[in-house]
Amino acid sequence: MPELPEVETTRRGLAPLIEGQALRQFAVHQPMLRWPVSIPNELPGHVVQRLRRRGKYLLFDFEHGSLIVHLGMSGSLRFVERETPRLLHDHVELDFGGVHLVRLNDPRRFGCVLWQPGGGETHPLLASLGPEPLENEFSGQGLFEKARARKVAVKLFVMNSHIVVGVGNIYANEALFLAGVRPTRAAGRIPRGRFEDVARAIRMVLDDSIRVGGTTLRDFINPEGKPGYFRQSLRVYDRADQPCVRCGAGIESVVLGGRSTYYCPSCQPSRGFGPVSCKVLID
DNA sequence: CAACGGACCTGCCTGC
DNA sequence: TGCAGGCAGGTCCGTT
Repeated sequence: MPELPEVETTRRGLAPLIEGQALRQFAVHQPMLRWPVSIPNELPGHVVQRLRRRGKYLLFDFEHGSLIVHLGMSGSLRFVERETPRLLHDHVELDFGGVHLVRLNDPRRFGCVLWQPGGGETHPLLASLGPEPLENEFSGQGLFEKARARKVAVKLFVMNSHIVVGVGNIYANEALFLAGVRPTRAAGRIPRGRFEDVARAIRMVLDDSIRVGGTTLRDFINPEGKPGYFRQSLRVYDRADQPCVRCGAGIESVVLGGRSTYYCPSCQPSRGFGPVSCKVLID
């Protein structure tokens, strides 16, 4: 479920409420998520210095380590009053004192809660992640260089967290539409200049989505329990057989790497490239 | 290495 | 109405 904009929306909602607060206690109601939940017993009493995001991971930074939280496909964090009855699939509870609690709800249990001692990003899940798409380290040039000789479809390439983090199925589809690139094209055969467009499109789509609180397809909610509104801005995702917003042709869909993939057959041609419809962002 | 498919798990929707 | 089957916002891991 959550891609980068949804995780960032969660972070922004939660950060001002818990940064500088000491964890009072925690509770684990379902110890088995993707991996066994791991929170040090001695963590209560320590202060959350910062709530950070790395890709789709949320990092609760303490002075001696970080609690790594991933929301998987179906997870959400909520900031609720402590008397609020627990919902089905509320697996982990973080108590910072006061009248509120942070609860992790994750029906499919693809998420995780893990402890990483020390500073930095030494945990194996974090150690080899690619650049942040909204930071300056991310560029079309970088994509181009990593794509040399790779035959993998460009959509799977940009969804690979070792290439760039945070681009999930929805935004990969949307970004390639804006860049005029057919998702099935081999990454290694995209020219440098077109990768600049792809990078720009990724930034724009993520940025625009964060601005409206992310995309709620069915169940994403922010820490206050509210949905995001980017769904109405989706141009191709989940629009099979509907008219392209740009040219009116029917949106087509195929399966790539087991994931539904949507594109306009005319704006994202199978040979060559289509028009670029993302504006230039100047930072 | 790179590429591919399976695996993890629950819930919702469709069609018979 | 009931049930089987397919699909869902992620990503690791094993096998070729």
